[in-house]
Amino acid sequence: MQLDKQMLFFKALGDPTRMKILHLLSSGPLHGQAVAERLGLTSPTISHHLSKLRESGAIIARREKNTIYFTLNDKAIRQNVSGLLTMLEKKKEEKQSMEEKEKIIKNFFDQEGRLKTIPAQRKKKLYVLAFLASQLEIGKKYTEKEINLIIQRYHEDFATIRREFINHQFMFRNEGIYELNPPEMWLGINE
Amino acid sequence: MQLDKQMLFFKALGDPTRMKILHLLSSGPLHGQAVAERLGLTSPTISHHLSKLRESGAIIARREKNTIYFTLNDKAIRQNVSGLLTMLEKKKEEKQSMEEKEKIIKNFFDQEGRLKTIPAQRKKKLYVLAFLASQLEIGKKYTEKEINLIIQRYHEDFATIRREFINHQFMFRNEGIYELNPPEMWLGINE
DNA sequence: AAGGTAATTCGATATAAATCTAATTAGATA
DNA sequence: TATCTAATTAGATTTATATCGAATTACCTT
Repeated sequence: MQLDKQMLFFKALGDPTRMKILHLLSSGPLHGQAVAERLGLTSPTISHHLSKLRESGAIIARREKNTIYFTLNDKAIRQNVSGLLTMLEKKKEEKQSMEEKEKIIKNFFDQEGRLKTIPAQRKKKLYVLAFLASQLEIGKKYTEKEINLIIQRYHEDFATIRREFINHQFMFRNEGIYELNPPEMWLGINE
Repeated sequence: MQLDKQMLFFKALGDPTRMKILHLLSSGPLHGQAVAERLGLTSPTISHHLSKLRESGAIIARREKNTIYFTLNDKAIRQNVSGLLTMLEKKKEEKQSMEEKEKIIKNFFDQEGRLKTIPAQRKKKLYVLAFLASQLEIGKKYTEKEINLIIQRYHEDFATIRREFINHQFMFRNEGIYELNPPEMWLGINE
């Protein structure tokens, strides 16, 4: 279950040392040693924490010469917290819209199962995106090329659709790797 | 220290069992036994987790007969996450964009203070939305009709603007009731 | 007051995590 | 190549925490 991913993000923040690190990084990028000095801890310890933060997506590493600078990953942080809020939103109605949804899907795909056009209307677009996203595997990591190939099975304009996946939180991207968000995070599902 | 409180909140969320509990509670209040059954854990274990969640502020307990019902504490959750975003915000630029922002606002509103058109460009649109959102009252709960009426003072297409408020996290909606998000959550402010 | 049900506390155990020192690896440069 | 520096890994220790069964408490109902 990919609820795990969210959990790991919050677990990463749930430690005093790591919280201090994030706070330090909010003033700008720092490398491991600098963090270690400022917090009065050894560099293996900091290395340990930084790698947890990196795994969780909260920070990004960038190599320069042989020093590695760490930066807050604002986008991922915002994505995680807003994902939490979405997830906790009460999910009622849900069924009322099922038939409507199926009808829309049916209208926008042709007999070969290809997407005729990308819907302009927000709600319709979200339904179509949800359908396409559900063709991907939960928990699997995709390169951009792999994503493009899969999308191309349904529509030529893979770049737009790939971007929409990110915009509407069907997927997230980290260091060039794409992964499906849990359906609770998909926008448009409970609106 | 305030940072500690935040940390404890995230630590509370950083556990798979507790995350599942929150997820369960998102469909409505439950008592301890019910949670225990659904998760296949004993009631002492659940009691332990519930008390951590309660200490962190994520949930609220309400006694009824001799059963205690637990409910998500939406307000506190939102407060914590937006507090995180605030804390992590870089305190730079901030002023540099002020004039630009004012110029955009000025261009899109006419002499009567009505919005001429909804900007198509993302950044401009976000500035305009931020201005409109700032006409609403913090903490006040609005029905959809009330929101529509207020927006109509500025532009005829209230439906689009109301939707944009949600899309860009200026507001959130819960059971048909709209409320302003804290400005730290508004998208486009630091982009 | 007696009995019942839900919640909590206690004590024990096992797993996970933070931190250190020492050793190793990875890159850059002289 | 030799060497410097930064980062990571390994191994060990200590502390924290998730979980259970058993005992206890809290409150309700009869």
